[in-house]
Order: sequence, then structure tokens, then C-alpha cells
Amino acid sequence: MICKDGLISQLKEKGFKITPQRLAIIDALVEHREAHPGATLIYEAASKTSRRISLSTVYATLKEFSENGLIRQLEFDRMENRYDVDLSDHVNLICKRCGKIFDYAIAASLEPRDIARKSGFVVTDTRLEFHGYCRDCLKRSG
Amino acid sequence: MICKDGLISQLKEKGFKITPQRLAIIDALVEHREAHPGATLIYEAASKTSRRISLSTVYATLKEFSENGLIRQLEFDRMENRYDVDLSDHVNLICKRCGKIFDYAIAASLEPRDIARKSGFVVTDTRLEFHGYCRDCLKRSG
DNA sequence: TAACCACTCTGGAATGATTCCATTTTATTT
DNA sequence: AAATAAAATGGAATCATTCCAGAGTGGTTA
Repeated sequence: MICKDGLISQLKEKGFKITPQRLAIIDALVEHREAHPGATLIYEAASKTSRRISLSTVYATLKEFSENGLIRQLEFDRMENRYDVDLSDHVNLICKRCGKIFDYAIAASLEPRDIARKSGFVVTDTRLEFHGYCRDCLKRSG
Repeated sequence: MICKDGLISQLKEKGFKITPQRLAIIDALVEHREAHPGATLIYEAASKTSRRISLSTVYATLKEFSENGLIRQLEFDRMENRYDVDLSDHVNLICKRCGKIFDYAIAASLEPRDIARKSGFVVTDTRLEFHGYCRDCLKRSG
């Protein structure tokens, strides 16, 4: 299901043009999916495939793809955004030393003890944010 | 417990010097605690109290205070860091429209339905990150 | 209480990720 | 092949933050 053709046909369905740059970005996203690549890595990888591609295009395209649900944007504090072609529900385990990002199924227990036993990852710090709309803003919008 | 004197005595205990800049920053942190202030707000508030204070100092001091456990740094994606003098366990509810940050006790149910009933805040999106050390990095450190 | 020095502060430059924008290019339609 | 709306380009701008080298200052000590 995580295949280039699927992404390409989604682009067509939504009326986007199929350009060499977009194809190169899709290639890079799929090839480096394990690394949860950021714009820089995508740019480097796509530069090898596509004769001409600019970093601006990579940024615009990744933003566009995530806004249209083709990929998921992982946002971190003071760190490059990363992108994931795997749209299934999972938590990100982020290593403080090497910076690698691991996927962890959300269905399993989220107790630090269980995470350590199953994945070998020792959780030292959790960050929990709930985004939405506050009472006042809901009232204001009617 | 959230009082200036407590913060000041913590500074002394840890061997930090008591400077007018640090006092002004503590004042600003306590006075604006409800707003979960960022560096800019702290800088503006502290500028009124302290004749001379630079933004660099504000940044350095807030970083130092959080690293030493005097305050908590709230980090957001592509948004100014915010600071909290309340060190008790709580979740942050972030309004997508007005940007305000609300505290929500972590002891209570984290079900969106319960949060809405208790606080009037409608959760549309959750971000869950677990930070720590991966298996390989743990192995490497012995 | 003066002198000392490690800790602080300063402000301007640097950084890094990202966005903006005016211009040029191109994929697709007719 | 011409038309045109969408896409790509690259350089400048933005924004939060850090870096740095030089100037300043609490607090200890003689």
C-alpha cells in the first residue's frame, strides 16, 4: 500500500499535475521511508533523480502533500519537520542521543515499562499536547 | 509556592548570582504566569522593571532556569518557546484559533469527551511524543 | 573596602528551517 | 501547436534562537 503508484494516482485524482519534481520527491519519500526524512534529505535524494529541483519546491511540495493527506508531517521543536508515508496510527519514539525516530503501534500499552520491554527504547520524557478550540473561541464562531 | 522568594532562594542555593536582570525576569515570569509567557513577553515586561536588559540575556536566563528545574520550558513547533512556573504535572491544551495555552490536570480523564465536558475545550488533534534513548544508543553508552 | 575574578550581560552577527514573491517554465487541454 | 493555469525557481525575507568576543559586575577575600 505504501507504493509510488498509489501516491501518483492520488495526485491525479486530486487534479495535481504530474511533474518530474513531484515524481522525484515521491521516489525519495518511499525510498527513505524508514528514516522519516526531512526536507533536506528529500532534496538531496531528489536532486540525484531529477536534473533540476529546488529546495523551495521540495518545501512547497511536502507541505502540499501533507495538507492533502498523501503523507503525514511530523513536527518537532527546533528540528526539521519530518515526513512519513505510513499513515497508520502510531506514536513516535525519539532518541535523544542519535535523533532517530521509531514508530510504535498505538494499540499496544503506552506504559514506559512496556515500551522498554517490547522495543528496547527507554522513555525519559513525554510530551503531550492537545490541540483544538477553547470555549471562548467556540462561542465566538457561533 | 509559586513565589518570587522561592525562585530567588533556589538561585542562591545553586550558586547563581543575584542580578537585577534575573530578578526582573523572575518578576515577569510570576506576574504573567497565566499567559505562559514566551521570551518576547518576558523581555518586554522585564524591560520595564530593569533599566538595562537584553533579549540575549532573557534567552540565556530562561534556558538556564529551565535546565536547572526552576521553571518548565514548553516547546512548540514553529512557535516561540513558552515558560511555566507551575511545575506540577499537567497537559497543555492549545487553542488553534487564539493560541492561548490552558493547563489541564493530568490526573483527570484524558478522553476528549471528558476534557470537553470539564473545560469546554474541544480537542481536534493530539500530538504524542516519547523522548528517551534507543536500544543502540543505550548499548553504546555501556 | 578595595581588589579580584569567575560569572554575567551585551548587541550584533550567525544559524537554520521555512516562507514569500516576482519571474520563468511547463504540463495539460483544446 | 497555442493557450493558460499551475508549478518551479532562486534569492530575499522571516523568526526564534544561539553564538561570540568584549565589557561589566556580584560576592568573596585579604
